[in-house]
Amino acid sequence: MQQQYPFKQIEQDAQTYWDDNQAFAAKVDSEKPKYYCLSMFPYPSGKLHMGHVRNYTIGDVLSRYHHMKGFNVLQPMGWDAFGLPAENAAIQNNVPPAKWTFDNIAYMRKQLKSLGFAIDWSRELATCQPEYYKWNQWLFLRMLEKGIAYKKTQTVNWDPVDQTVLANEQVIEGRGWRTGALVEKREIPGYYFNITSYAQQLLDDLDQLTGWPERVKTMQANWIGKSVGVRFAFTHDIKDANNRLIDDGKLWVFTTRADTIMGVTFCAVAAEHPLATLAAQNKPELAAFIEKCKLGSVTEADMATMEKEGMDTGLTVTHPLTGEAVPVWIGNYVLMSYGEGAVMAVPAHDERDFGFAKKYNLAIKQVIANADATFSDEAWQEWYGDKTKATCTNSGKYDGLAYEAAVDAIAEDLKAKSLGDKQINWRLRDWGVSRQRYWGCPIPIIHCDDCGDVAVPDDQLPVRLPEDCVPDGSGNPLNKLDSFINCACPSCGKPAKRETDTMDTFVDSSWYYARYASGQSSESMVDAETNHWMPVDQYIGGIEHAILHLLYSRFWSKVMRDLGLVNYDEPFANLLTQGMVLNHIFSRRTDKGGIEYFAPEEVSLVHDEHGKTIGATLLADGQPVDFQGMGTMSKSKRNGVDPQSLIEQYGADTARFFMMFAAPPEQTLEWSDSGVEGSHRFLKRLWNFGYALSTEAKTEIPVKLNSGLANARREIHLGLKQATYDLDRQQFNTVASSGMKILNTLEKVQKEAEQDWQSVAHEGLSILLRLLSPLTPHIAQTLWKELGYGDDILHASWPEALEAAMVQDQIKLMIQVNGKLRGDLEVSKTTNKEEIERLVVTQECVTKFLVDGATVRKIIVVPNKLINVVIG
RNA sequence: GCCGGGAUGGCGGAAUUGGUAAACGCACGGGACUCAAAAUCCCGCGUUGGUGACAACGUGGGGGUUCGAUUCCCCCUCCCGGCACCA
Repeated sequence: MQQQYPFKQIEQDAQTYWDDNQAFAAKVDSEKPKYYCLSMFPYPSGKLHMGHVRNYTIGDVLSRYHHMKGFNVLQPMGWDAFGLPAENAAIQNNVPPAKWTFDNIAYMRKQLKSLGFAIDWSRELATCQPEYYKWNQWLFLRMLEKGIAYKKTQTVNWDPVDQTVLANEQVIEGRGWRTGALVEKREIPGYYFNITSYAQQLLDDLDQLTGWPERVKTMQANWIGKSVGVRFAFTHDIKDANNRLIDDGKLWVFTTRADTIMGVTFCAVAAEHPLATLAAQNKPELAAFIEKCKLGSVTEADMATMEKEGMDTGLTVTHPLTGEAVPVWIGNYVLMSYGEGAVMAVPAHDERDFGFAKKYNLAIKQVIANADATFSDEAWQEWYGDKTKATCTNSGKYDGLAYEAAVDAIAEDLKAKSLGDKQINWRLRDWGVSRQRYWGCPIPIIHCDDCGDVAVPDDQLPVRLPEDCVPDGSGNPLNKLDSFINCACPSCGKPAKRETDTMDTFVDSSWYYARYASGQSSESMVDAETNHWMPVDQYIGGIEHAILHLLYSRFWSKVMRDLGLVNYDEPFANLLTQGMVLNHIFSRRTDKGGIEYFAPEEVSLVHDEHGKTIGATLLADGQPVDFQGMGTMSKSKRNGVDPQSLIEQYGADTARFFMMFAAPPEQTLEWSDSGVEGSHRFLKRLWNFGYALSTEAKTEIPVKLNSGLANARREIHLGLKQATYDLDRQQFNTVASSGMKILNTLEKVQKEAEQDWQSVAHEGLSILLRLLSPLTPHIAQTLWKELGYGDDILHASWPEALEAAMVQDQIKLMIQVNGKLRGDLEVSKTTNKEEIERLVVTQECVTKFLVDGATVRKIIVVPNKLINVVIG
């Protein structure tokens, strides 16, 4: 053994040992409980960043801990390998995306291995491999057969930068989720997955996910957006230029407050609604208003502040229950994309309708009474909102009915007239999966002039993506590749054209976890082994996937289940969303008014005498720089830290330990170079302690230890108990703390060098190494072996905190007087309550308060903790 | 506006069922070693007053329950995340 913590040697040796023994290959074992631990697979962008290191360290800690606890652990890894960055890199460097991607994978795999993760590399996959994406295509065809996948031409979100379609989920505040470009509307044919038909299940099954963070479930529920109400129609005889009735003479609307239907005083339609279009034909001012609405509805800044504006179409429709004529307005607040693109307006009982009616002087008719309040302009919000308190009034036959009864009765009457019924509306839209991109999974369809769109037969799958294309930035290069496009129609044999659209890459990542868990045969998508490992026991990844990836994966699992491929409802039993990695941001205003950023290592902090940071200066010129606080690591702000240089300077164990120690896993982690050094210091001390310990003097712990050693042993076992508790609740920062405390204790004992200390030290170190091995596996494995505790620490059982070591003969009880801490009292553990009460009132810290006639009113004894003497 | 999560020393953060607030680490100050520096080790470190023993205050603010509240209840402020003219 060498002194001075030779981490490079230690880590290389340990990794070689694991490789040689295939230490992490997972095989089905019915004797042990299974634990499928999965971290979200990375996009092979080039090299790992700190977010990856944190993500995979969390997964590795859980995997190794469960391994030692006797679980049969599966921890696989792979690559989310299709996607746009590869195409952009191809354009820049004139390299085919395939080569770029596979080169990146090779480098990043090496990086992952250098971090010592307990990964079963035999299950590695990349989504750009035909053996994998074949099954995207195969399942796509099954979905097509079932009607879950279908083709339609629809107005879509078009990202002008990436030149492709985006799903609704990928549009964030009117901009592309990746490019940030303003999304345009285009009419394009494409394939869709009928995710809305699973909306109810996706909503209901959130209740099964007790191991998911509440906020993720809330976000998904909001996104699915269930809304229960009534869809009904106003009738009319409005005809277009060809004398045809518009929409068969019906203006359909959706409402969640059918109980207020008798209070309708106007209707509002979206600018794109057919009635609006018709009304604008002879009225230029209406046409101009419609144009204004269409323009204004795109950007999110306007959306929030936009005035409710409208214009009368001059048209009227007939109320289905009262028969009254109801004027139709165009309202800029009505969305064509939700419900029917038209709403009934009840100004007395809806905030927006109220504002609109006030502005344009439209009628307001109260139809809801509330026992607690009366209607007035100022106070209406107070009582309008609570439908549970409302009863109908001024509503003819519905008077006196409460909300639910009124809705039922009204829906019934509308149904009788074939003018409406109860309906559920969803915010969730079907998932458009066609992308006009090259580097993705080809959609297995052939277009034939005679037969139309024909599915590629199963025996011709996969439709292979040519891997030698270099995109030039002008759309999808497959469109120019005759060898790909031209083919024979599988149905009639005539020349036909292959579909060139590829699938959304979220399809690839919707089922990779199931493929890892299967035998990965070329004959089937998944096999029986999948059902053994699934569902994933612990899934770990970033919060940014709270909606997109997690919702799509849940949907995909249900489709696979309904096709009889798997037997689980939900793919991820427990979800841990790890926090981001932040670092200091330093900057300066430049002369030209721009901002210049400085890397943290170029800056020196200035402290006052208390150690408080009061400023920062640039090392190069000694002049002050602005400290902008913490932000996510990014190239542009120059505050990134490269994992590779960290590993080279301090080693993987230090990197892993610091990551776990600096913050609990779900919280943001603030990078600190001195914190990294502190972690390194700790591992150095650990190494030195192990190095100094003789391997010969290992003896049994004597029954009777002197008090110093007994206390030390007690602290070690208490630390172990705490660390185990913290691992079980996934709070790893305090696991690291416990490890540090145990080493502190061991070092103290070593200094006193009392009799029997070797046996206590060996027991303590063997506990400490096992406790640390999930966090810092290399040093733990090496010391474990060198000190002769065993060959492989991964196969050592998790240590048990011994009660016998933790009990103490003398207990220190804290003394409170009226709830304030005043002193302490040492007693034997056998002392009973009465004796303690008798003793405590003789203590000086208590008696000094028994003056001026004050007496002891009450004594509260909390066993093993404290005594509170109430004096008054 | 609605939903979810927060606020604890100079900093990151601990405190398991209501029971010693600030564990562990970083930063800072002092000391030892050294020609010197680095490394390492030792001591101190919530605020205020006091030479000191000690006392008062102290977990965003205000109130409450309790022998006892960072923890439970009510009200308020601020911060982070998500959703949103959703009818």
